[in-house]
Amino acid sequence: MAEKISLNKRVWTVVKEIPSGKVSTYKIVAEKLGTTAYRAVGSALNKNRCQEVPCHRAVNSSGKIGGFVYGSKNKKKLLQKEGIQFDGDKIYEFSKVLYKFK
DNA sequence: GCTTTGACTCTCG
DNA sequence: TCGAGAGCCAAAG
Repeated sequence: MAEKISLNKRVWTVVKEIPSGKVSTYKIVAEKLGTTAYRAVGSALNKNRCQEVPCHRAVNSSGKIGGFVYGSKNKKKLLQKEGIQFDGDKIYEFSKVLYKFK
């Protein structure tokens, strides 16, 4: 069926599929959407202000937070409460908490 | 309708 | 191994 919704809305759907204690990267999300616009994914979330989307579970491929509306520090603590471990400014065991949307 | 910006990624040095 | 620069796609102005 034809999805008339914008790409950003597709991002929410994918990001919202991420369970607690797991994270995903913009690249994977973009690939799941069938596009290579990695930047568009992040930008879409930012422009939508993460209304109902756990945008804090979306990080870059480096395992870093990048920048969020809540603040990188605040989110780091938030993710830690979710069960995500951090190594400095990066996610610890990133591959293990990486959700591939199977 | 065209131009600029952007929460990124990849390759080269 | 770490750092800097160029590139690609989409949305907003």
